[in-house]
Amino acid sequence: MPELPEVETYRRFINELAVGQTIAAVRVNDAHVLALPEAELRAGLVGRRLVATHRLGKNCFLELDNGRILVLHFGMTGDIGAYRDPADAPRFVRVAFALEDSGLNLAFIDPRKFGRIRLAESVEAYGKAKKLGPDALVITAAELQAKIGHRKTILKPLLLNQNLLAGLGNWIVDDVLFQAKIHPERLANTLTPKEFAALHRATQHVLSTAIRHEANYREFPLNFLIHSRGWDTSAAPDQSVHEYCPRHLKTRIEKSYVGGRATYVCPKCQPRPTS
DNA sequence: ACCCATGTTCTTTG
DNA sequence: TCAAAGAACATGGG
Repeated sequence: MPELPEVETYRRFINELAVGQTIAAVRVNDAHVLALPEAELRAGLVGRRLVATHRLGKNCFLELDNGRILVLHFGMTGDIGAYRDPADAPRFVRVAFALEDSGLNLAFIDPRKFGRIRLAESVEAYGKAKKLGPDALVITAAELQAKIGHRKTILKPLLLNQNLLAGLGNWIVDDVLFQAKIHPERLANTLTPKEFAALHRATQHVLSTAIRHEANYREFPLNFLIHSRGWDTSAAPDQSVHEYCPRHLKTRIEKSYVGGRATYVCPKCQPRPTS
């Protein structure tokens, strides 16, 4: 779940639930997700008040009243939750932050434990340390073209590289390329200015649509490629997987691996490069 | 039992 | 130095 729209949705949730509150305690169920010693995290958080939230790419930032930052990265399966009674805690809560005023616990949930929790001196310092590019919702078309337009490598892995622009993940890139009608294996330096404009427009469209639906992909428009990924296993069989292109109803969506990642393409909308 | 997976990072190979 | 490929991480779900 945790690509840019999911993280933005978590951020808004945390903003409502936790900003203004003081952290009374930190519960660590599994220290594996900590990128710093547990004692250090606790010392940095307990008694501090949360004053704001921020986001850069897939990273969520909780600003403390001393200016330091609690950084949450959700890996592949991270999620945010809240509970009052420990008996009602959801599965896979790895770390929970007890909030003094409301008595609620803010939960960092992560079955697969690829997520990480850390402290940083500032959002800027963290972004610099991780060499993160500009946020995918903030980058301009010109910046995007300047960053990748000269590269002679396959497009999709470039768009997934957080050092170039931050926030795009595997399914979003596929949907962006589908909406922009560009094949993921095109070399970046072969894109026309028109295609860069389309790429940028599609990025904004996919991200803002996903955020508007709070990243609930089942609510995404039917012309989104995400419905072809077969995630929706709980739906009725006739609507669980959209096998065909929403624009070419007789053309089957094709699955392959690009840069080692599962990749979905409409062969008609996104013609494979010849060379 | 086996295969797949929304991310990141490191190693190996070319 | 760069880019591509592969592996590793750790685990649940189909």
